[in-house]
Amino acid sequence: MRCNQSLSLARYTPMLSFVEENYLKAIYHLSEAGKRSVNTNTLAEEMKTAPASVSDMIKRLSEKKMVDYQKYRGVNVSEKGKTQALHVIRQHRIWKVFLVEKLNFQWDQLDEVAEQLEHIKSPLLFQRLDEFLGFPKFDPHGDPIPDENGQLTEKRKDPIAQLPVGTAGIVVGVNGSSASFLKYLDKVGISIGTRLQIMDRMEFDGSVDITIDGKKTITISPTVAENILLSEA
Amino acid sequence: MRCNQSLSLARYTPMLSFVEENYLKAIYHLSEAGKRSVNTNTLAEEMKTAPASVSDMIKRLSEKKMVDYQKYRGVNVSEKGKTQALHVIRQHRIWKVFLVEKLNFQWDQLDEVAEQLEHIKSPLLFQRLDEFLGFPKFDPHGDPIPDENGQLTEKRKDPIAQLPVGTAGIVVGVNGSSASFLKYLDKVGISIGTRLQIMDRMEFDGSVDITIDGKKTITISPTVAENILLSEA
DNA sequence: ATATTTTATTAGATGAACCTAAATATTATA
DNA sequence: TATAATATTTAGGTTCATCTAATAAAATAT
Repeated sequence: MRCNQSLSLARYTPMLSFVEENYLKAIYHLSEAGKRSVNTNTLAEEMKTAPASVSDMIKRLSEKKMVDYQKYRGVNVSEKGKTQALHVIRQHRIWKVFLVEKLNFQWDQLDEVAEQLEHIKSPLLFQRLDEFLGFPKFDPHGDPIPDENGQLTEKRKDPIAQLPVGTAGIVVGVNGSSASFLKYLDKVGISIGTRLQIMDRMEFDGSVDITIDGKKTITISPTVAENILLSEA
Repeated sequence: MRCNQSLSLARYTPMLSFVEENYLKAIYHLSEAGKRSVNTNTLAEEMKTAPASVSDMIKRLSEKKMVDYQKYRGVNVSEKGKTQALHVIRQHRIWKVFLVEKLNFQWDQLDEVAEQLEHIKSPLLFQRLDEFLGFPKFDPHGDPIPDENGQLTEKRKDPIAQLPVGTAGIVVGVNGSSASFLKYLDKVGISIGTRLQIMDRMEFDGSVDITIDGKKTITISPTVAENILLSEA
């Protein structure tokens, strides 16, 4: 059994290795969902590998029509590659929901495990898991989960700091994930899904009064306001 | 990133690749938990690979002190290797419980997925998953789940056909897993964990009367009696 | 416009896990 | 006990994903 095949079952159309999947995912992310092309060194840094290795891999992905690539011109995902990338991203985010909602993982423990789980090959598993979790639309970081066809129902998500007074919305994520910040959120009763309304903004320092779930109102610092992401309810 | 490392995190003592883990597991199983040594061709068949490849791999596992090996004399797991094998087996069986109990997998859909999931490296994940599942002691096939230290709390499990009249016990597994057999069990209300008592055995053909959960009594054929495994309550 | 720096690519090697074919041990059979 | 049959190992080669060192292209500065 070749390494390539060790966890996969040659069922998916193109049958990529873990590593190829990870490259595609990285290219997709670094290009901001395919908007611009990614240069070799950036990708090398992201993949924690040498630029030469990246050149190698890009050449192979290009032969498999997974990326659009011209020498010295950077690389981007092709349509095929984008589908693959979104497939992996979907699985990554579904697992994250599972880890947080069912196994009580902290946000900072998620990626290490989800990055392994995302490569499991089993359509059935993901159907069932999705169902088990109630077909979630967002992961615990507030990122949208692509559907089986790779369609993203992207919703705007903005930091509280950038929304006008009066706005109400659902917490769909945070920027960064320092332990102390998460602990703070926990203490004041804010988590993914919490409904907030922006009541007032202090002109002089940008701190904000918010009402949590229509119950209590607290004041948050401008930094906190910058790091909590709301989406329309 | 080397293939070896693609899904692993160099945290476990020896840090084996997927493939090495699979070899150890196969050796452990084929040797019947280390009782006798395994010959190359048997292992090659189990691993669906060429005998030469097996020789290669055994040599490497032997260098890592994971197996006891003498040329031409077959191979067996060492103490270290046994621990590793049991670790993987534990994870395999925990996942199976999850797949059946939480995601409603059929018994015949289990192994394909569990064989991928068993190689995930994350002690935290398995602690939490174990807890989430209520610290199960047996997997859906009735096989015991080793604890974190690789200790097996092996309980006898015997086919109904081989137990005396009067015996009561818990269904801990079945032999084989044909769809129609499983459907039959489902229909009569037998599943893992069901409590059965053997009420009578017909001398002339070996069919057996059993009481299910102390409620209803049915007659099962000798074949069925041969394939349902009971463990003392 | 040319020189220099940065970025990217090719060349050549390596290790893991496999392969086929050939050689050698062991075991079974005549 | 010699020979045949079987099992196992070695030899030599492949692919994937990586590496370092050397070269080529592009971007920037002089």
